[in-house]
Amino acid sequence: MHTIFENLDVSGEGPLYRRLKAAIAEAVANGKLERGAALPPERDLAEASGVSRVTVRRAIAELTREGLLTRRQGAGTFVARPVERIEQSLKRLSSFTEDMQARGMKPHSQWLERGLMPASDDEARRLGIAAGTQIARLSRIRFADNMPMAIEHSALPQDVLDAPQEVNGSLYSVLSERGRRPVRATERISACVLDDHQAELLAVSPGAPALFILRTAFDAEGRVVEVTGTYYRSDVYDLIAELTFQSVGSAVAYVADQDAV
Amino acid sequence: MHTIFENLDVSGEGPLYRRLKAAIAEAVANGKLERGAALPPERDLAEASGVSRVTVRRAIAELTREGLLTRRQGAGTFVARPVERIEQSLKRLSSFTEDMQARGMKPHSQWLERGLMPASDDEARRLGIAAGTQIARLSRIRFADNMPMAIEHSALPQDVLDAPQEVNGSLYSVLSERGRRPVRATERISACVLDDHQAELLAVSPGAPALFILRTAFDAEGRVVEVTGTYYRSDVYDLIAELTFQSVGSAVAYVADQDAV
DNA sequence: AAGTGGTCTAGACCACTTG
DNA sequence: AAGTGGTCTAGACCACTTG
Repeated sequence: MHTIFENLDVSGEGPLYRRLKAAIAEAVANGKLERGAALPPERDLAEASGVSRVTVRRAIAELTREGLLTRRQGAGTFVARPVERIEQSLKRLSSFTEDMQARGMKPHSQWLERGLMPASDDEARRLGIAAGTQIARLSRIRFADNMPMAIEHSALPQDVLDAPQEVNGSLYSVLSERGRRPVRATERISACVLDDHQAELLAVSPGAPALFILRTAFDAEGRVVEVTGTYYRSDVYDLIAELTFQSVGSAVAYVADQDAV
Repeated sequence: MHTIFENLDVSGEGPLYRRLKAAIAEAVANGKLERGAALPPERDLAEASGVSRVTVRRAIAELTREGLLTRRQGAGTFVARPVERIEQSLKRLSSFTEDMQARGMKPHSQWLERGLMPASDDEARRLGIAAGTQIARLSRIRFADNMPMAIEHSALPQDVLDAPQEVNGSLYSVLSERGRRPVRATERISACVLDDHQAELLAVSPGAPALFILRTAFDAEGRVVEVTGTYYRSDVYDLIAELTFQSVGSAVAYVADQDAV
């Protein structure tokens, strides 16, 4: 076993599993445990620190969720390597296919659902149509260079897309051909943890965090042409926003800022 | 015990705790368990479903992280109530104080750190100065109507803010007075899970998801005047972005879109 | 005082990889 | 075959609330 973990010191205040978490995190921060290095087996860690294996597992499970460690059944537990993150600008309304190609990565999709079907209550409300109306629904896992990146659920009115089976790669290229490509969109961004099913689809540990983006896209006339909810793996995906102090030509906003900031 | 949970059916494939999770999630989705309703005690659930209490706790712990349930030690486990979420636009560079006041909420801060101190390597790199140079560091918990909303860590060059102790409410109002308010910023947005310490500061369960925003703010001359990392509780905070298909007057970008989308 | 969630143990067996 | 993580149990005791 690695010398750091002989007679591992877990003295201190508070629950044992937290002290163990702190001790392991400390070893990584200190560089005593290098990136990619294997931790001792859980049973050895338990013996060395004098705690039960259940408690060791709890400490490791939480550090794994926090992104510090990775576990592979049968293989071991390792210090996570920092990955090169993908940056997605929040300025331009672009497609996943386009974005990945622009980065020199090869995109592909694994379809979960693709067809015409009745809108759920949520979908109907967001699309501004009656519940039960026929819509095009597209659900897929998005890959870049064979790595699962995101789970995407799209809904479009049937008059915007009446042949969803024709969508293979980029949805927006199909909409462009039909002259129904959206010109603007609003996105609501939140953080969540993936449930068991989602985690499996994205090949990450259950309980891993993700960015959830709910996009509502409009055509030039202001009609909703697409509503898409996407779960992005947060271990590889960052969003980039640019903000300015005042809107151009907005004297009113400027005065308000001066008072309230 | 609630009738749904008498002889709880956890038959099926896969691990017991996942079947139990699915059964509880199903009861909530069906409306058999209403928002705010109490679940039976863990010991009763274990008996009713014929599994051990450890397994019941695992199922409940994961549903709690996913936001479906809330637990209060000594009191019980309850179906989470949907909360009114705060929407934060990603367009305008505004201050927390201003944003909360605009919503009719009362902001205040609890200081974790506030003073002049040597820059860490990370801070120095982000501010574009030499490591160890004296900077102003401001760390605090941000509250709105006495609810903890975010943990904020700011770093500013000393020439921008040489008296950090003077900052009480809005940092930007102090910078405005000194003529050093930033005019634009870039933000990098990611999702993470809160560690034990952060979760305690924000009064949420350990392992809860959060939005992490790293802001770099610039003055009119393009100098970095502020670098701030903020953890926002994701159960109350949403970000709102607006995207457009093409940049105004950018014919080149338009042609590129046509090809690649 | 009684009830409920939180922490912890020792041990068993299963699933997966070859450290 | 041996090693490692994954699931599960029965039971004990602690911390906190009053369901």
